[in-house]
Amino acid sequence: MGNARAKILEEDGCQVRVVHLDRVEKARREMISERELERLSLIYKVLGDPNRFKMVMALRNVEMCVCDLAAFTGLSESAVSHQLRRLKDLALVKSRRDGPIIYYALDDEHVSGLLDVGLEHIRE
Amino acid sequence: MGNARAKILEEDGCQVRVVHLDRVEKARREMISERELERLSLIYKVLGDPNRFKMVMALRNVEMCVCDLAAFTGLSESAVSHQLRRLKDLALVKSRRDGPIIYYALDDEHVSGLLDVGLEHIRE
DNA sequence: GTATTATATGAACATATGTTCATATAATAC
DNA sequence: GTATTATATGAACATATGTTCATATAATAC
Repeated sequence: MGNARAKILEEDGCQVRVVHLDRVEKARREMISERELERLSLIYKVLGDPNRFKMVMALRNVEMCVCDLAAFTGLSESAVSHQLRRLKDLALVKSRRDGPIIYYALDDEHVSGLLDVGLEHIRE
Repeated sequence: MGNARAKILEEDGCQVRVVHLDRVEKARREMISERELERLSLIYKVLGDPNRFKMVMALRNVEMCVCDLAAFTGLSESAVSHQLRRLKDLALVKSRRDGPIIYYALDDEHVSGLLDVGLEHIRE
């Protein structure tokens, strides 16, 4: 690995020093699209808040209304409602109205699958 | 589903209104431990930053040094170094020194597996 | 020893983010 | 129509977070 000499890469008109130009180019070629990158990191970010994550984990097993989730998490109903909106915007969660009550559930089994793999990861 | 009457739950000395006490209790019984919850949501949070996520995705295919990652992401080397530390703290990434250069890679195949499942999720 | 290169790190600062509070909407019961 | 219940939402505010800048560390070459 003695090939670590500095190289110069012209980019956007400014000079960027790169130790391994070949590696950077390989990473560039094999990178996912910008759209995918933003969408997936946004999903991770949304699951990255402990309270939202707890809500989603609860919904793996039971359909729940805002009120239930507030009791379960210890958050106010307003806070839960705000967070549910973020989860719904990313299609992690779906809702259904039954009279005055709105029930939330995971959007599909795909979402619970994603959570399961995360659990497997930390459980080794 | 006409069983949506409000119930009262004594908890921590204060009264909490719960619409479906049974559901909240079921969620409580089936919830993962507090330790697991915090660790997993922290992993999601760390992957939830677009720049960190991009770095990790790059390391799926190539071992790279700080300098390479800086060129790849367009971040400063300092910013990359700060973010690598967070990734390393969570055991998503490991490093190896070769003279003055420190090479970073994913910590194990488990991590790339976790990323792959995320990709599958958004690709349907 | 000094000079250079690669990386790490603490403090400061600007921006992002979550919760609260007040208020709005939407459905039901009367 | 009014009263009540469940949920949603905008603005404000406090806290968290990422990047920059200056500086420190650690290895190599001489």
